[in-house]
Amino acid sequence: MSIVFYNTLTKRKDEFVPLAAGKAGIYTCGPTVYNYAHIGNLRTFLFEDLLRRHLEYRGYAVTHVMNLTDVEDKIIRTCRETGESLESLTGRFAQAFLDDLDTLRILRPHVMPRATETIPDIVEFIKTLRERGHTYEVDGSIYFRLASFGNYGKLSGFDIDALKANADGRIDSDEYETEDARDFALWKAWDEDDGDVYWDTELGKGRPGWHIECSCMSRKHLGDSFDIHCGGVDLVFPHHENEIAQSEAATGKPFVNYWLHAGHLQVEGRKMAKSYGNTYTLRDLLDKGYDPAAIRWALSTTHYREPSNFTFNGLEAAAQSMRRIQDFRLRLLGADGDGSDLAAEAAACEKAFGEALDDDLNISAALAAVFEFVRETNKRIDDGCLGAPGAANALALLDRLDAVCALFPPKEADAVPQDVLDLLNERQRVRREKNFARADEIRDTLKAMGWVVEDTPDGPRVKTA
RNA sequence: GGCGGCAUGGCCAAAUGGUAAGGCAGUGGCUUGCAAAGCCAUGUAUUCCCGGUUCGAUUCCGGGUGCCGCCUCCA
Repeated sequence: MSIVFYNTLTKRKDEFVPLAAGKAGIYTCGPTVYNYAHIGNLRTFLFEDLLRRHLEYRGYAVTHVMNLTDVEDKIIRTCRETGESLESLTGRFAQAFLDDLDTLRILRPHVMPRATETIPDIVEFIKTLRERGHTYEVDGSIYFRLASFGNYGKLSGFDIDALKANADGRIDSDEYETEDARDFALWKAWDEDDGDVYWDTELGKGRPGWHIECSCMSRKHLGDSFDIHCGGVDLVFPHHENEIAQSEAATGKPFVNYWLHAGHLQVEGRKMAKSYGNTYTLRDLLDKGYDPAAIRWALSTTHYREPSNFTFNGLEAAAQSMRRIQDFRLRLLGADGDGSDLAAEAAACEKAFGEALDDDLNISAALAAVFEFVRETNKRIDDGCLGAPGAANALALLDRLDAVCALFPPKEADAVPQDVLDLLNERQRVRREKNFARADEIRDTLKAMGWVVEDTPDGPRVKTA
């Protein structure tokens, strides 16, 4: 069974054939670290996490590179306004970003290079472009001359001449000293507003442009050509288009074989916008008391290319779905019947799950396979024909699938405090005495303490609410 | 204005040229002292509208409507 991905470059699903057998190089555009990531950003990073995990599940040795943009116009402006140093500001938000990844169980990329740590490589890269005649300089800034690159627009499908016509009408010529409005900066000369943010290099005193860092870091860690490049759909143009131009102009080789782009997230049916006040960060949701696992579920169970609508109603539904799986794990732990070891059923579920993800990461179909397995297995538990071997196989299956989608976290056995245990014992005693009024009273008390009681044939079970 | 994406039952969301998975919510039942959890059953789904191709379209083509994205630095 082969893996297929929808490739923005070819506009169809392509079978995934890596450059090196058994290996996969992935570059994903990372955050600009000057504030907290919002849930739209995180949706994209969750898709990329699923991509990486699934390739690893299929046995590929994945190298996942994600850059951190830590020098850029908005960062510099923020520093100027607040007086905080660039290192301090970007250091804080880079750490916050890593925390967010951990909270959502997004695997940390293998390499997370920062633009400011890559300056020498960027300088060399620009020098190469200059030697090959793709650049020109105006007032100390160095620009990429688009007209020198023949194949521009193949990713976004934009017609270069139409772009020019568009740009000429839209761009204030005072703002750009370029020969052509479509050209973009590789190196930006220092000016007063930059304060102490600059590097003195062979290219002059200044700082790198945005697009160049991705071309440079991907090349540094993955080579001139690599397998997969991801980002939000808004990066297709101009960012990724410009990366292609720079990289292929510099190396003369194909840059990337598979381009995967995530659709945008809406919130409550509207686009996310500061003016709507709906650009939530992960912290915002955690502050409202939502479970990180449910947030992951809500943000990652719509197919990555589709626009996704984040709603609080949907977040509650996600939490319920998650609870169903977790309750299933609890039931498995208590299964003590006898019967099938579930080997065949588990294998069928895993096969369907994997094949769904092979098809351009169809997470919905993959989850459907899991829920079918849950229902069938619950039936066996009800019928008393599931024993320890079957339960162990089912739990092992969930663990294997959790390694791929991180949606079925192992349910940690709740540490039940002694006072809760005491109340439970008392409740069992009064139940035997048919004092149900008192038993229900205790149940209410426990609920107020945050514990839900479920009576099973094997006695009561408590779980946190 | 140019280019592109999307439109499936109350909500979320798959799939397919042959009449539509799954989850959440609701309703009825089994079970339970009562619950909870679970299981079973249940939703006329004209698959946005109008045409076309076809024996047959939700799926292909054309038009329309609505929402969304990109058109120089926004995941």
